[in-house]
Amino acid sequence: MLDIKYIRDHVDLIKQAATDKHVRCDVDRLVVVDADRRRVRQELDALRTKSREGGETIGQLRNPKSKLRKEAAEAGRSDADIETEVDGLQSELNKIKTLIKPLEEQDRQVVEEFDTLMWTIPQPPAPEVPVGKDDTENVEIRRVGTVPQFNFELKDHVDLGERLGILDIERGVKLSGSRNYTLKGAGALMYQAVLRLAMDRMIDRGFTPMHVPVLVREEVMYGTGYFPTGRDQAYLCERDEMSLVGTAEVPLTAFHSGEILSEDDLPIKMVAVSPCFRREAGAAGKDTRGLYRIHLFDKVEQVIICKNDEETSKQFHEEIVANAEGLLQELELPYRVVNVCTGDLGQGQVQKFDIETWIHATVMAKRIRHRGSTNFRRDDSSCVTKGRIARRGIVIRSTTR
RNA sequence: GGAGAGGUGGCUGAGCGGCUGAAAGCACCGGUUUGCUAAACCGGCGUACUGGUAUAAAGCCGGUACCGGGGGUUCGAAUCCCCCCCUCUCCGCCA
Repeated sequence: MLDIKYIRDHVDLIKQAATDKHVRCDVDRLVVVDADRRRVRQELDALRTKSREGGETIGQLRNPKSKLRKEAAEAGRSDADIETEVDGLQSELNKIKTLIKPLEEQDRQVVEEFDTLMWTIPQPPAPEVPVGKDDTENVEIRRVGTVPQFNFELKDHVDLGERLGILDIERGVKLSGSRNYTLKGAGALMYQAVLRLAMDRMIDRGFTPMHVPVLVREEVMYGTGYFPTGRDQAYLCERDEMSLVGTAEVPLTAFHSGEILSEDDLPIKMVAVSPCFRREAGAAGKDTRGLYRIHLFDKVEQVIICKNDEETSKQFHEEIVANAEGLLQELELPYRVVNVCTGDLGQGQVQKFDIETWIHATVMAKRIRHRGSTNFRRDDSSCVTKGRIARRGIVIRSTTR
């Protein structure tokens, strides 16, 4: 969520961002509601001031030791006279109270609409982000590695995995429905190995390894911007008012929420491997063969909390991309990095680089346009900068020295 | 699931119907003093929203809300009442 002050001052920029990102939001309405909200608040404040001041006067008149009471007595006023004044004041304040009630209700309504609108406002993309309608218009930045050539027809990971007895999709589906699978033997081990390798490399680069909850409270989902928009994509455990996260980014970024950090402690670099749960709602029919768009996978997530400064965060963003690339290079997997265009950028995202990995020759043309993944590593490797300008969901403050 | 304890500012911790946005201490910031550091002393020190004013910024003056959350009583609530949430301890149950 952006700061309303920023939105007020940059209406056109926000509108442009909405257009570019294909986000539907009514900025004009927001501006109106914002004005309403302030107007109502002002009226309310004025009444509350009166009410408070009157109340204080009553308190003092009632108190025989107060200055006001003594002054009244010195002015020759009788106790009964003062009592009458107090009674008058009380009924007057009661009247004010009846005015305050409906205004408070109005305030609630306005604020509710205001908040609803605020959640839809997109974060403007960074200037380097290409404008485009969807993932087909992402811009390739670089290609690394050579795609191997074979003089025979390649089998895909499903054929290979099942033939080797390390992948069993059918039984996964039996247990949990479509988009589920099982790994066994070397498959299960390789899965662990790749995750561990990624963890080790990030730890080498100064990240603190973390283990975090993947079932989190509602407010955490809101705080990280996944709710309300992403609600459809999350598995909800409604009885307990908790949700399964779709990425460790959620608990990691919320880790310091509400805290005041010393700037001396920044940057904070964290890495975690965690299960990721995704309903893939609305994806029916897409990517149905193979381990794509599955409901559960593990992912290694890098999160850096740094100074709230564009230049700094950009620099760390690049570092994260480089780290992810390093891993692919080590695994000798050819890949390309794309600058994700506005239309493919999330509502709260400022800039994102996807790293798309070569899977195998026969599907490359198609796959490379999607988020890449290897057979066993279901990591979409997108690197995102979030929260540049006054991100209000999670408030992490820092002190400056 | 049962029983109890508790949730107040960055922290510790008072307050238990008006003079409390909140004592005191610690921490922090500015200053004085001082071989250096420390100590001592003086001053400052919450957040959000909002009005005014000013600006390159900062700021300054004012208002409102906030003592876990929501509702109620009252002219007036951190303080009284109700509901909820959270944390902790003990017991029970248990993949």
